[in-house]
This record gives sequence, C-alpha cells and structure tokens, in this order.
Amino acid sequence: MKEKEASGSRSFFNDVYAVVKLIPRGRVTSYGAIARYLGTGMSARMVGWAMNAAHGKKGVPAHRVVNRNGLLTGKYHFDTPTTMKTRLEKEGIKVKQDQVQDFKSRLWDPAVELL
DNA sequence: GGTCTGACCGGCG
DNA sequence: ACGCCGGCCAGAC
Repeated sequence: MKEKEASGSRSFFNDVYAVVKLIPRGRVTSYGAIARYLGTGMSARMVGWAMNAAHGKKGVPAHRVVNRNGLLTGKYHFDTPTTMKTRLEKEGIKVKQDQVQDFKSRLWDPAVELL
C-alpha cells in the first residue's frame, strides 16, 4: 500500500494550497512570494501551475494570488475574466484594469507575515 | 518515454 | 529604461 506522504507536505502543490488558504481576506500575495516561502525560489512558475490544479477546489482563493506586478494575470483562467476582479473587490480590494490598487500595501508575504 | 508548455521572476545587454 | 532570455518542476500529448 502506498501512502501519499501523509507526513507533512511533500508536494509543493499541497504547500501552495495551504499557504493560499491562509491568505487573510482583503489581502493578496504573489506567486514568487509563495515560491520563495516554500523554498522553490525560482520555480515561481510551478506556483501558478499549482493554482491551475487548485481550480474547482474550495478553500483555495486563487483570485488572491497575483503576479509580482500586482496584475491579475490568471484572470483568464477563471470561469470568466471578471471573476477574479469581482471577487477581489468583494473582499475589499480595489482593482483597476486588472491591477490591484495599493498592491504593495495589500501584499501578504508568507515569508514575512508567517515569519 | 521524450518533448513542450505553463497563472512567473530575475538577471543581463 | 526597456527587451529578451534563461531557469525551475510538473503535468499533458
């Protein structure tokens, strides 16, 4: 019988989900921030890929994860390109033209907040 | 089983 | 200051 590495999170996909779930409402984070927190560092791309798998899963607010520029890069991956913006605004985050306002202030870096 | 892409980031010219 | 390219990991064809 094979176990799925129940002891801790082996797959960083699982780690990403955990971190994203911990993102407080009204706050956003970047792929690179999560990647760095997980220790992947350069593999920020995988974080976005993990989000792809996070689709359909509940508790994984992928809409709270944006790129380094605070741009809603993955908005097109949602059901509708406006879902991400709508959700963020609903949480109190101002979004203008796919860009998070006060992104730097809204940025929730796990490597810092969870330090 | 090999190859390519992919919701990024950072360095270099 | 801007543009391009390389890098990392994993999933899909």
